[in-house]
Amino acid sequence: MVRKTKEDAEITRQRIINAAREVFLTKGVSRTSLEQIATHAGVTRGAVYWHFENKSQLFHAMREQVFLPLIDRMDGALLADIDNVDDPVADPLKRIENFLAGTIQILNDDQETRQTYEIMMSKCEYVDEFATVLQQILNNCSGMIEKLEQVYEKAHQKGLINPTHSPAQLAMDTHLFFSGLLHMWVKDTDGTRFRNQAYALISAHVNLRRK
Amino acid sequence: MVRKTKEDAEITRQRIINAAREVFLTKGVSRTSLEQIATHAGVTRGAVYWHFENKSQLFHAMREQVFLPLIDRMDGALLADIDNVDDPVADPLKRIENFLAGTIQILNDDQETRQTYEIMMSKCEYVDEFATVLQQILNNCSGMIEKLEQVYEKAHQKGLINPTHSPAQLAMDTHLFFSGLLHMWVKDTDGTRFRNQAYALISAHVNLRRK
DNA sequence: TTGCATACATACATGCATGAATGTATATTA
DNA sequence: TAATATACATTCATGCATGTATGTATGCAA
Repeated sequence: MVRKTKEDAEITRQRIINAAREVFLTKGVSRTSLEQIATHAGVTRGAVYWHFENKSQLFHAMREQVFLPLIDRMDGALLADIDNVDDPVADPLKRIENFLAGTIQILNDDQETRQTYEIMMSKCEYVDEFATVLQQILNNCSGMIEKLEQVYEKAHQKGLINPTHSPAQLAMDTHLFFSGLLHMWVKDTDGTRFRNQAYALISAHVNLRRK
Repeated sequence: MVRKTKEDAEITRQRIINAAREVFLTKGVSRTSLEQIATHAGVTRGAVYWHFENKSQLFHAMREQVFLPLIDRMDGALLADIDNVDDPVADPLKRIENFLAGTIQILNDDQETRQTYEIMMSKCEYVDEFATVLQQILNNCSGMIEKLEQVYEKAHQKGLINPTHSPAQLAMDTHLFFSGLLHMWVKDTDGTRFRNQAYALISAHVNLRRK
């Protein structure tokens, strides 16, 4: 087996990413050798080094494949058509609830997303070449908080929430709630503590804000 | 330098734990060699292997030193004297707020606790010998949720909160909020996003529950 | 004060993991 | 169809990290 077409090479690249994800998940990122990834992908280390500079570049590729779509989705789910009078989701609070529940739904349905989250939350050490990821995560959080704040502002204008609480505080509270939920959801691999009641928790959290 | 008294040996042991914590923090647990820890502690690997079986046992010792006192504190802060009529903290909601704020205070004041949290949250991979820690964390969470629920039950009895929300749901929501806050607080090393407003967030979160 | 246990330091053998260098066969392109 | 770039496989040199084994000097107990 030797030189392939561009399409074949792309398939190989994807197989390597998939293999990396699975080995990362079971052995942890730093205990995973490129040899193990290569073997699991049915290639040799030569192929891995052809497609990726080193393990950290491979990690970043794996991560972006899952996170870029998720970040894109956030904008649409939270802000799209929010100022439109024909807004299909007229209730801003319902919009937030749908966004949070939808994210959990994705984790439920998509194994790649679920595995990648688990790797990033408990099978990776954010030092040296991986330290930048922490900053990206923080920036992403800031973006989510801002968008939540805009939606809460809408809810405020519509008189749906108690005016004693500022949209900024509600946004932070929701973000922290969801951040905690994601961490616990991912850690709760047998699903008996958090995964089984995630939707109810989201609903309760949002409804706690209603007047 | 050779054989010491028992007291000297205990000091050495503690120095090794302290050295481990600092090297773990900067290099990550798996990239830290026992040689690096030993050097940083001013001893050789021989001393490390004398006091600890291997790196994971050293890690567990470091972790327990910080977490056992914190878990102990939780009982006192949340439940002690809660059924006492002369309860010094008559307001259950205030008790929860004090407990959460107190934990943040400890992170603020105690470098060892802060560093250990940071290691556990973003400089450690929970696989193989470290996987058991995840279960311990989950169990600890369950304990905290139960205790929060008892306090919310008290608040419910005293008519302080909206009866449409169950103590169990409020407890979960608070736990997820605080779990998220801890994660963000620890990651926000420059303190511009979460650390600077942690107390205000806690206060807002708790007061959101008041009737 | 003899003997054993303790608290380390030193030395050694082994086993990966990495990165680069090189080999090779085939697409692709001119 | 010849030349070159591509997509890998193979090989090699090097460098830790680990665990264990052994050395050693001293505290302590009988």
